[in-house]
Amino acid sequence: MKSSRPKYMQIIDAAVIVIAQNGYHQAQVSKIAKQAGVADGTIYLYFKNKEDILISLFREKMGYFVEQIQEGIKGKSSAVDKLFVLIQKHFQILSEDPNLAIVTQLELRQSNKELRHRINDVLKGYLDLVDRIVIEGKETGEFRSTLNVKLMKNMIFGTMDEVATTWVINDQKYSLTDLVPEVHRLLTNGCSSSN
Amino acid sequence: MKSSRPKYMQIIDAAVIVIAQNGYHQAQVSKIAKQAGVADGTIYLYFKNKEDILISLFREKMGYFVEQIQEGIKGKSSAVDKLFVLIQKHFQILSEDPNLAIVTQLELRQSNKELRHRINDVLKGYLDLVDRIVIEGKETGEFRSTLNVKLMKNMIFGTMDEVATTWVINDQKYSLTDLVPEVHRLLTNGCSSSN
Amino acid sequence: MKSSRPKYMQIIDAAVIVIAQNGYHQAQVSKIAKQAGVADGTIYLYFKNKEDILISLFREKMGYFVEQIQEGIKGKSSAVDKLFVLIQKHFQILSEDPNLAIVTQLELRQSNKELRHRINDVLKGYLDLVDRIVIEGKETGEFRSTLNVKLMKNMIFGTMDEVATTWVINDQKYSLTDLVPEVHRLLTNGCSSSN
Amino acid sequence: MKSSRPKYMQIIDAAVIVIAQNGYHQAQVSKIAKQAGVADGTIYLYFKNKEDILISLFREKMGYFVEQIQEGIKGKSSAVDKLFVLIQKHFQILSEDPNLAIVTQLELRQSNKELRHRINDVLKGYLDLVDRIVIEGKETGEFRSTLNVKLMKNMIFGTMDEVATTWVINDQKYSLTDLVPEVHRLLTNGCSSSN
DNA sequence: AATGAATGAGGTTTCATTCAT
DNA sequence: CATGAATGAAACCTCATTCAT
Repeated sequence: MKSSRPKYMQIIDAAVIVIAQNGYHQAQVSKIAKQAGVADGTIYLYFKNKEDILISLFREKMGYFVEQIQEGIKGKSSAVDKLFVLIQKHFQILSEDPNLAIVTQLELRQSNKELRHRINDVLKGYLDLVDRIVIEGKETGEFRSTLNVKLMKNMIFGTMDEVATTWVINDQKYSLTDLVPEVHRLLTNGCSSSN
Repeated sequence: MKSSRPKYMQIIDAAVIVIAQNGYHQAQVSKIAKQAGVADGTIYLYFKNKEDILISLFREKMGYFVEQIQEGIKGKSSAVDKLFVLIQKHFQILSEDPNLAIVTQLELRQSNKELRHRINDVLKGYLDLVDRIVIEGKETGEFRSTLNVKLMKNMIFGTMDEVATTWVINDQKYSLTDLVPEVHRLLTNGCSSSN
Repeated sequence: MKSSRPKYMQIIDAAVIVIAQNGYHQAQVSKIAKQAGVADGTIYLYFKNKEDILISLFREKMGYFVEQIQEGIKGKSSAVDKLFVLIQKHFQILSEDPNLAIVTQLELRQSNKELRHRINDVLKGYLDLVDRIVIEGKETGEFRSTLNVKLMKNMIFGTMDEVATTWVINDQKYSLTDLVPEVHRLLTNGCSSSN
Repeated sequence: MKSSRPKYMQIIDAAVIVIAQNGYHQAQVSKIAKQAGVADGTIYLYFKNKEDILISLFREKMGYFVEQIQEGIKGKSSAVDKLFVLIQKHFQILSEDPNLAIVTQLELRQSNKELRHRINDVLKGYLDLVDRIVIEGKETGEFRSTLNVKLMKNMIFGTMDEVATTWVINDQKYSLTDLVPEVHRLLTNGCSSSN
């Protein structure tokens, strides 16, 4: 679908709001259409089916994630600094759109296996960014040479995701971005006191 | 708890198999009943409704998690060793029951908010275990004194969960337990080469 | 079924209570069994099926109606007086057992056509009593000779039934028997002022 | 009220036919939809749920009752004449639609207490009509001044209802409207020969 | 391009009845 | 006689998608 058409983003934004407010299973196509100010049938002029709305939503928003992070790490020379920016941007974007945070951290997880596989494909682009930072860190010697890149990627993403989800579950009532330094420290040095 | 009656566990075990093989949304009560070798109505002699099957399933299995880990860390004197056992047992239990791994890592995540809240209550018991290990580590000086316990808990659980989910998505085709030492090292020392 | 067995009436009485308290559609066999202090299966030693309980209930109680009224009109020589006794006994019996009143006036009406036909058969015995009084009235000249017996029977039964039902719907909060004289007067003389 | 849309009445008319032919408990939504020539789901565009169909059915038809009777008594100056018209119209409407007669006299009585309460609310409008006639009769001196209005209302409605139900049970095989004069005479003068 | 009325498949749960003990 | 665990059929309603206008 061509994102040039104004109603395309209009519908995606409506989907974010409807899902955040009603939950994944109560986000019927008719509700999204109403929120977007279009007829039910119009949805199908821009999206193949309901699943396509969700995947497109995820792709558009995740694209913004990758874009922002790539922009941010451009000026950083060390992998350690780049990791910091990654965490910072990740938490910042979620903080800036409370509805999006609810949708990505909670609601979209309830989608079926099929849809989640498609979402994972979109996530690939993001995880590749993480991958590259980790590999760079090994090459520059900042990270230890025996590091398992895949596991490190799991730890980085798993930790950020769990921290963000906990924050959303607690109604986003504290500052997520304030946690960036400590999360960064934990990822680089772990919990041990000998670091 | 009616776990003393044999059909109770029989139905829960059937649910694990059916959900793992058909997916959460295709796990109809009639399929579970057939797999358990009982009539549809018999399900309702042991469970209030379908949701009750899933919560009970989670509670029974998660109870086994907590039990096994508590047993395992009993003999360990340091928090670092206890953390090792935690990861080991967690991965070991998932490895021992491929179907259960699929159900807990993928399928049960698609349940609605209501059910997920109930599941989170059950998870509390597990997360409290993690909490205690982290706090103990701070007290013994193994972990640094400035450690944010909640974030550390997020990192431990988020990492294990992400590693396990990745393993399930990849069809469990490598050894999850082989990853225990590296995951443990990452959690304690992070990725930095200076540790 | 032999009413000599004590559990027979025990189950019928339980049915009256359960239906009155829970309504016809919430009066499951298991509830009746529990109220009667017997096992579900025991019900089927005394009754062919659930419908049989209800028909038996109606027959037993309606038999008491007929019995009481026959007893009462025995000493009366005029049809007018017999009609008075009929109304009086009818209202009196309903007043004496509030639960039975609820069951016969409201709950048993919800039974299906089949059951209601069977109940009507039982009612025949009662309506024959009414019939005989009306015919007698015509013969003695108390009632006008052009009277349509069937319609008069309809009026007598329809009026008493409607008055009783209204009283039950209003939670039996006024005296039904106090209305006997006026109902009797209405049935004999109508509403007209010229009588 | 969506009665302006043609499918609304189409579905109600289908419900009357299906209930009359199959009985209340065998009148599934799918049968009504088929009879109305629409899809099952279409029903729910016009009615909230199945109960709503039945209440609407009753309201629409009962509205016609009240309308017809009000129209008929408009030209009558005496309460006695108005009562005659009431009976006449009541019996006439039932005679004109044999299916509706079955539904209102037999089938709808089996509905649960909740639904019957809702139906009684609709009946109020009809009974108020009766009320007004009786009161007027007392005021004009046609009816005796000591008349209990509520009981008289019970007698009028109870009698008409019982006569109509008896006629339906006997498969409507005689003329109901032929009975109007005698029913009217019974209600005004009772059975006594001295009137 | 846009509409929105119509479609129709699909599943949880209840409860009268049975029968092995 | 008595038990009560087990059975299994049956139906209301939702909602993604279509297509005539």
